Amino acid sequence: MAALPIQIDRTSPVPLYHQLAEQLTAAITDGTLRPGDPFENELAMSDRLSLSRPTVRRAISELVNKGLLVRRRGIGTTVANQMVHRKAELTSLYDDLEREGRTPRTDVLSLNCTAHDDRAADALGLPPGTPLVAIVRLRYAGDVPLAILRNWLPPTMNDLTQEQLTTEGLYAVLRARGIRPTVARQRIGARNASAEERRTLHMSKAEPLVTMTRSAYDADGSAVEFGDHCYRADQYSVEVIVSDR
Amino acid sequence: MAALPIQIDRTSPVPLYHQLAEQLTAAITDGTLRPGDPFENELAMSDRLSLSRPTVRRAISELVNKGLLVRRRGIGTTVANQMVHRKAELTSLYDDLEREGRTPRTDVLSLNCTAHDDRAADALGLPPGTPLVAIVRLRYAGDVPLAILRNWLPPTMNDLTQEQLTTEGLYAVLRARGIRPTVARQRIGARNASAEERRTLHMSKAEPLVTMTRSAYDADGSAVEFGDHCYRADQYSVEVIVSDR
DNA sequence: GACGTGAAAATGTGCTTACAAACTATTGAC
DNA sequence: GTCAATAGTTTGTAAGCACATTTTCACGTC
Repeated sequence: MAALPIQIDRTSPVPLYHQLAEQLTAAITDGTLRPGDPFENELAMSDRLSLSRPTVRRAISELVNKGLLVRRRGIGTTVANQMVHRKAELTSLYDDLEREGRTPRTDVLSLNCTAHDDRAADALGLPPGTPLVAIVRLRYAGDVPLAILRNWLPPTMNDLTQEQLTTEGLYAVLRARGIRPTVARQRIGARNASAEERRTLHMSKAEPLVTMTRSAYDADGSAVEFGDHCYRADQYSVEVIVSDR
Repeated sequence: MAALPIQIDRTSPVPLYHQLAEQLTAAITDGTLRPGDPFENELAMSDRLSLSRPTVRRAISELVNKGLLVRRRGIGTTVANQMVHRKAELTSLYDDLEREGRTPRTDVLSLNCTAHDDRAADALGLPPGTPLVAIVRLRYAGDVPLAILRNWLPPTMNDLTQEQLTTEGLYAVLRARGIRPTVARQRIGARNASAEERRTLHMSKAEPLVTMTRSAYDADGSAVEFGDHCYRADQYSVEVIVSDR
């Protein structure tokens, strides 16, 4: 039972339960708390930190929902045994690569602010024929071309520049405009590459592509992005963590 | 604002918030409540149903976490606009196909209760060399061979029979034994089929495979299953819904 | 010594209250 | 008529309390 050095700032606009949840998460991901370790019980923690039990409980619940902790009535709360310590997240490949330490790079192959694509318009919930912002990018991991990323955005985003996309990644650009995708439906499959795709990605003849189409939505359910990506299968796979909790 | 006919049974062992959450979920998935519809506010609902506001709030939170509802401070709660009404779930392909109305069928190609596979043992958290239960199945959708499913289970499951697997699907068999996988980590990719796989799946030469490896865990984090599946890419893709909430 | 009972510990559920923050709509002043 | 202040509605956060349920462990009895 570790007495973790938790610091709560009551003047902060960040909710107390979230401050606590973040520090607990850090303690686990940092390795301060290891799988199987017992956890300070709710009453003791609420007493020590001068927080109410519901607040502590809510913080712990966040970690339980993420699969970091396991609660057992009558026993106590312990750090989950497995290293399932990551939930399905809404991130771009850019973020994924940065986390892995490979330096990602992006070439913007084309940027068209009056594109027409009925499948994309449909996915965005717009009438067919609506002029969309179409982006085609080539993503490298180090020096290896990794993926062709085709994305469509609603016409309200028609003032995007190539610089922004090159330096920041699409999701960072969207976030900077206050657009925060919260839900996305992705469909993952495979197919053979076209001749042009093989050329672009420097692929050998036999190698297949992993395909991913994604529709991303805002908190209120309005569509913010439609993407059709294809990855070199020898360089990329998608990790998904599904949970019943 | 609909006054939904909610019925709460206070004598039931099922928590009140969960009873409420289930009935609200049903109202949305049934179509009684439609996307964009406003929701009775928390105070009114707690008053009407003689429940406390935290209880009602907790029920609503369940739906918000599933992406069915959207809460906005000062405005109210509304049914989410999009039909993102399904979260990433822990289901087998068997369930998926049944939902789609295609009749799935399974041939058990082999069942070996003393198999050795170090990758699978590692994924199950067992020492290398441990004898495992190895299952290879061929899954049809209608008359089309769809997938080769290779699965490994801990040695405690060494009394499985072919009948069970043929009629029920692996996850149903596990559930019947009180084993309930709650978290799974899946990795989805693509590769070319081997000559034997092409024969088994009646594939043409050029067509790639979608591959999925899965490690499934119990509530306490102990591994219960490791799977290595491959699907005909022209017949199958994986839908994943990721959420930030 | 073995077994059962009960106390203790821990999480699970539920209620009440209070105040804060965000948004709407009305009202009032200019 | 337009704009700004204000009141009201609704969700967000937080505390405190009570009791239920499950598990473990120690004690006492047979």
